[in-house]
Amino acid sequence: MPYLTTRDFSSDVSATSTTQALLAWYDKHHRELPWRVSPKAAAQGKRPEPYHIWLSEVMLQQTTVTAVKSYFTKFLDLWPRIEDLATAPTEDVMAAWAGLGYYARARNLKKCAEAVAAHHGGSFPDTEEGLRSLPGIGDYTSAAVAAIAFNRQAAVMDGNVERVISRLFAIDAPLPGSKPFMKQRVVELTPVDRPGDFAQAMMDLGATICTPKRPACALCPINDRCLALAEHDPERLPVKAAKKEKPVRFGAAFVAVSPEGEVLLRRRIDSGLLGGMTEVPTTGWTARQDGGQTAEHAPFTAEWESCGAVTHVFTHFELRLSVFRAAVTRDSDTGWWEPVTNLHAQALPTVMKKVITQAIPLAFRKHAS
DNA sequence: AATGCGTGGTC
DNA sequence: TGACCAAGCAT
Repeated sequence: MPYLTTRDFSSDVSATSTTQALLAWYDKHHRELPWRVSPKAAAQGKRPEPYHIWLSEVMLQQTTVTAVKSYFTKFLDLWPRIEDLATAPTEDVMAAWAGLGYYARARNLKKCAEAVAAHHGGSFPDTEEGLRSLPGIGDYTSAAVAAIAFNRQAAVMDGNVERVISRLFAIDAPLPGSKPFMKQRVVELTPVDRPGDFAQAMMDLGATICTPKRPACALCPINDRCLALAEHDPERLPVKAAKKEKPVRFGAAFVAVSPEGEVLLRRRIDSGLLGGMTEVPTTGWTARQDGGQTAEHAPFTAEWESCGAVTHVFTHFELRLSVFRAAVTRDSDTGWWEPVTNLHAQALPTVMKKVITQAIPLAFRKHAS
């Protein structure tokens, strides 16, 4: 591995022994990911596609690698270049994103693609500041894209890095207040030489070794300098503020089926919860089960038949929906009628797929007829 | 600064 | 099995 031995750290004040230990570990133990260029190929001059790095980073915001992989592949199949994404119908992008969650990301993804195509000639800005000004790109993503795609010396801090740093330096102060202090530690560790590999090394370490529960400290390349390990309890860090209790909200959802085998759908407004996504008609979602969750409150009169309930847990509340179904002639103007066989191609969030499955058990069967 | 914003995997 | 939590952003 000559690319390791020919590198000259002596002139790099940022390349502490901790940094070098992490990079050496990354060279051996890095994860293979669809959007990633291996450190060996990177050392030979191969650069990752900024479009791929950006797309993967947005998908990975608060989302696991496992969940992202198939979506990343699907998006590249549908829209191989950022210009393709910029000119794609927004509904198509929302439909492709359905199931991944945090749907503002999909709306901003589309806006960002349009901005890059319109104002940057189809090329991403190659600095942290330039990237930071784009929709859906914040502190983390701007630093990650700058470092990984453009080899800029940007200090990347995500949940993984917070965990690694808080343990390495035994930082007892709770998040998010301790974030600026931790960020400064990352700045000091980030090398001029391989900032992108260093960021990915920190995140891989956090994902595979320095895990939230039962960290594999025996395998850690920097266990000899970890202050939390020296104190014999790395798992207690980082300290986070206590979470608030999740309230319960109640509502009713109405699955209307036409004689032609279509379901009545409508589009949610662009802002707020599930913004811009597709749904079946529902009542409002209220804190109390107060009689407003019955068929009397359906958007129109029909022979509504109860088909049980669906519970879905969102980030900040738990939703319990009573589900109703009725055979209805196509006379409603509250939305559009979609063939059951085409529901899989709609921008239906998971909670709505649950509702429709409750009312029509085989709705999402492969090759439904 | 605190809150709103999804989902599925893990133990 | 329910609580935790995963490569955060916008406001």
